[in-house]
Amino acid sequence: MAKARTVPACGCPVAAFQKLISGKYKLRIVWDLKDGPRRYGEIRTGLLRGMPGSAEIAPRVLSRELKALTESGLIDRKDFGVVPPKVEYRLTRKGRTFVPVVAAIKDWGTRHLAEARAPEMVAAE
Amino acid sequence: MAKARTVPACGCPVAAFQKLISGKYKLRIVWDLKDGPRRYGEIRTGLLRGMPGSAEIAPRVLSRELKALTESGLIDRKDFGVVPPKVEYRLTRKGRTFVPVVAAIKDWGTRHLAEARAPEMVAAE
DNA sequence: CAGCATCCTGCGTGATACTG
DNA sequence: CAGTATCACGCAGGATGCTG
Repeated sequence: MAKARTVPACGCPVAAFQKLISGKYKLRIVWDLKDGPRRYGEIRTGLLRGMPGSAEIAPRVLSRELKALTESGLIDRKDFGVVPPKVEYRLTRKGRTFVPVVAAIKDWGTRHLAEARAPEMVAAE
Repeated sequence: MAKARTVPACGCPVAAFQKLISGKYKLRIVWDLKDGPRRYGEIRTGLLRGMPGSAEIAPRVLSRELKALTESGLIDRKDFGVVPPKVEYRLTRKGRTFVPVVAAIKDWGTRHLAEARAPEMVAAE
């Protein structure tokens, strides 16, 4: 079984949460998916938005996070089994309950540590 | 300059949040401090509670997380400058605004991924 | 298009010992 | 008591190339 690195396997919900979203993109993936299903490439492109210049996402990394989220039961993977390949990811019911939490996080972040962002953007998004 | 490992330095509030709480104990420290100031040793002991058996917290680790939280402006360090040493940590105003977010996280965790916890405990805490 | 296989590296974390 | 110093390790994450 997967031994948690960042967080102990105690009963603490906070620790469990941290384990669940450990990783660079998990929270943002969930957030991207809140508006509906998205394909692998769309998620990838979406995550690129807002990243510094020449940054690229290693497919291995994104793939792993998606798989982890799937195994956590937050998202669902639908493989259309066609060529060229088409795969859609979308939030499960559990995943949807998670959205408000992410919203709270996002909201707090926007209010308290968005020094790098222009005020107008804060209001907009 | 400290290049973020776990999270990119983009304007995304979610990413900023992740960077802020990256680390094993940060969220739990904030949560522990919500009820008032605590000393170094008290935090340490409190975090031990709920951890698997023989686990110990390396002082270096705890020290680093506390320093990081201090530099993030979430907590405040008060050194009494006495012997034997006495240091108290407590939430700043900003840190206090963060508590509801942690509460939301904790609440969600309790509801959706607390399979390891007894139902009574869920209701209690 | 949506990944998997492989190699590599940096940082978070742990353990132990020491100090003001 | 509240840390710092030092050493060591494992895993997340990046880069590149290949495949069904």
